[in-house]
Amino acid sequence: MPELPEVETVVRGLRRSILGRTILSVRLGKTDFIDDPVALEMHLPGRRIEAVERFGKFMLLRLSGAASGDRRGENVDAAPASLLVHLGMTGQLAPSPAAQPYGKHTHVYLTLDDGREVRYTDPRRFGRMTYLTEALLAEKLTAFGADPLEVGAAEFAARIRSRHARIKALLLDQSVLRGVGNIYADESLWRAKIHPARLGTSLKPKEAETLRKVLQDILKKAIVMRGSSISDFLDADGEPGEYQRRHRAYGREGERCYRCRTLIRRAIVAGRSSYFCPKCQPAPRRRKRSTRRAGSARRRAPRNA
DNA sequence: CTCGATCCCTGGACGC
DNA sequence: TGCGTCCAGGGATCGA
Repeated sequence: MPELPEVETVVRGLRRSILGRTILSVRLGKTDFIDDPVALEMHLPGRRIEAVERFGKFMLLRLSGAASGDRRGENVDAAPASLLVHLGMTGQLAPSPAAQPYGKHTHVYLTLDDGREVRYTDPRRFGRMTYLTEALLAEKLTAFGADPLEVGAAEFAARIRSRHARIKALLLDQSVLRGVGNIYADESLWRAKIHPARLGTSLKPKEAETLRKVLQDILKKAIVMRGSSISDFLDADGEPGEYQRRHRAYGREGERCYRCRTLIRRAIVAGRSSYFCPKCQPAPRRRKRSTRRAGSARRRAPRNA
């Protein structure tokens, strides 16, 4: 499942292999994961891939303005634009020789000027593909939070400690931090010894800072190891990552904690499977709502008016 | 604001 | 061998 390190790995591979190439033509299979399939067919041909970037879990192919040879007069395509790609759970984006047989779940083919095809393959089609002009792209990107690799101590603390949601939910929330998914959320919470159900507001400044540091360290190491391949993640060269060997919590239910030998547990937190050590990551006191009865409820000053 | 539920989708694991 | 069932999971969306 591609999270920040996996997407970064793919982006680096694509940068090496398709940067500077021009897209000659587009062919589509199933299109239910593409926001506007016609826009891809209409606007991609003739454009050069000027840059490949990562934004959170998104990949961004920055495209040149349309080819200048267009003599139809009204060149609405002149401005640069981007192809925004999210790999979802099972998406793969990689160049391959045009002669290579098609996979069953390959749904986008971009023919390049060197004869290869960039292919998008995604069995579950949880991915997303969108063609966007600069203005629309900029607008779309404002919805996302800080880059976990870049975020400083003050901003991280502010984003986390002000929130009443569970820390696990906050780490997964792309408008808080962009790029963290289930694996790296659990791994960083394990390393920081923080229970996933703790509330953001309950984290001590020191805990928040520890979390930020271990998160960054884990993400960096995972990138070096080309990400985690759990089921079917492959990078742009078709290679699996190696970081799954370093997982300390994720996927380890019933196995022993590397620190204290306690059995790792799994629980649903924020709607997601969450793996943690019940000893190293002590559970917060249960949030109570109904326990507090009569006496205390009555003397708050009226809130409004 | 935060929560849970629901939907999207298919492959893989598991039970019989 | 071949069913059926359940689950995984990011994100959008909706109602509580």
